[in-house]
Amino acid sequence: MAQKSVLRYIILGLLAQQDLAGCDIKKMFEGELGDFWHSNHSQIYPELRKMETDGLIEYHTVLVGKKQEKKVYTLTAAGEELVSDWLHKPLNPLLPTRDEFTMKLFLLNDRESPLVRKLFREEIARHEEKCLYLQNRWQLLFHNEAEQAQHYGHACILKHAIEREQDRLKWLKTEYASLTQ
Amino acid sequence: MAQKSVLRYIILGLLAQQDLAGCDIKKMFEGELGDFWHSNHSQIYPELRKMETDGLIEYHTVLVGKKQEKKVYTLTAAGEELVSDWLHKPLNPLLPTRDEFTMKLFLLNDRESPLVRKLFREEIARHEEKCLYLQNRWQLLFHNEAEQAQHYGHACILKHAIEREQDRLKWLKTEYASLTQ
DNA sequence: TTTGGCATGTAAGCCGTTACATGATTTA
DNA sequence: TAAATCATGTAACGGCTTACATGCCAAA
Repeated sequence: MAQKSVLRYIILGLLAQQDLAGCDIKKMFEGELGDFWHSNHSQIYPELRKMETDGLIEYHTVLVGKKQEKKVYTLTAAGEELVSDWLHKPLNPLLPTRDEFTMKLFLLNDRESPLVRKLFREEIARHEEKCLYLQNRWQLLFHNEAEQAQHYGHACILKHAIEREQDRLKWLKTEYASLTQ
Repeated sequence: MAQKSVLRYIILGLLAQQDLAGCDIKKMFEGELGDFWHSNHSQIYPELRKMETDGLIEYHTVLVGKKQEKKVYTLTAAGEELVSDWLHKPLNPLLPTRDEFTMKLFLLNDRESPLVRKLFREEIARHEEKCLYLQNRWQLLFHNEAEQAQHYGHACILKHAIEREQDRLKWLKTEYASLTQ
């Protein structure tokens, strides 16, 4: 119940590209994937266990140093099938945005309130920060076209995220300007 | 833990505008608010109880028919203060999008795959549907300017939601076109 | 040799969904 | 009078976060 375990499919999808240990998955959520999805290690490790119990993945241990072991997981045939099924399945219905700015604006509901102007300034600031951050990542990862072609999906969603931030900023600034005149 | 209870603040914010019973709040989530936030009645009623225990709200019973009672809640001074604090508090950091389309695109990662084209078509379809729905709601609620002025916050976020859908559709169609050429 | 990071794991507790449940009321 | 809706509630359970915890390793 609650929300369907999308995390399971994402881990399977990552493992379909390459074998990974729990900490590798953790690092992906902290790095390249972090703008789009996130999970803590305290959720990742139990999920890996469950998936192994369910026969979707297997692991072999690899030594780090002389004693420390890491478990590197590989998809089984059943796991490959499940992730393929998920990728073929239609997208679920769109969820409500659940955005804090949106809700505050709805609740304030007063064009003249100084709080509304403050809210817009905050929202503009945090999206400008995010926009810059994403643009830096684009420069870092995809400044040459070969990289873009090789990591099509990643390049695509990053480009999209940047455009979304820019569109949002444009709207925010237009609306803010109309407030202060 | 988990997520901070934004629901609590939203209920307080709604009650700051007018007194409401649990089922009224439920109806708001099913109607005008549903595009931006949602909660089930099985979460609303216990939350109202807790808020009453915490002294944030009070209720008086109103008869519906001859026997059935509904509890109409009112903000206390403490409740007013808490919702005001929340509205004054800076916005929380932006969360990862956790969007299914985005994750599938990231995981497929192959420009030539027919699955990617299918994914784009699905995403275009569901956003076109949503866009039309929102435009109809705008027509219904805000076709005259008096309504827009009176419900500034609502009009604002609805207008914004429509623009966001349009921007997203524009991007999706451009990208899809570049895929199929 | 100490400090920070690597790699893995468990426990407590709130959030949110689905399902179960009841009595009253309106409507066809 | 039967069916749908109103109004309120409880129970079970998975998702997700925060915090607690351990042993090993590399670098300063």
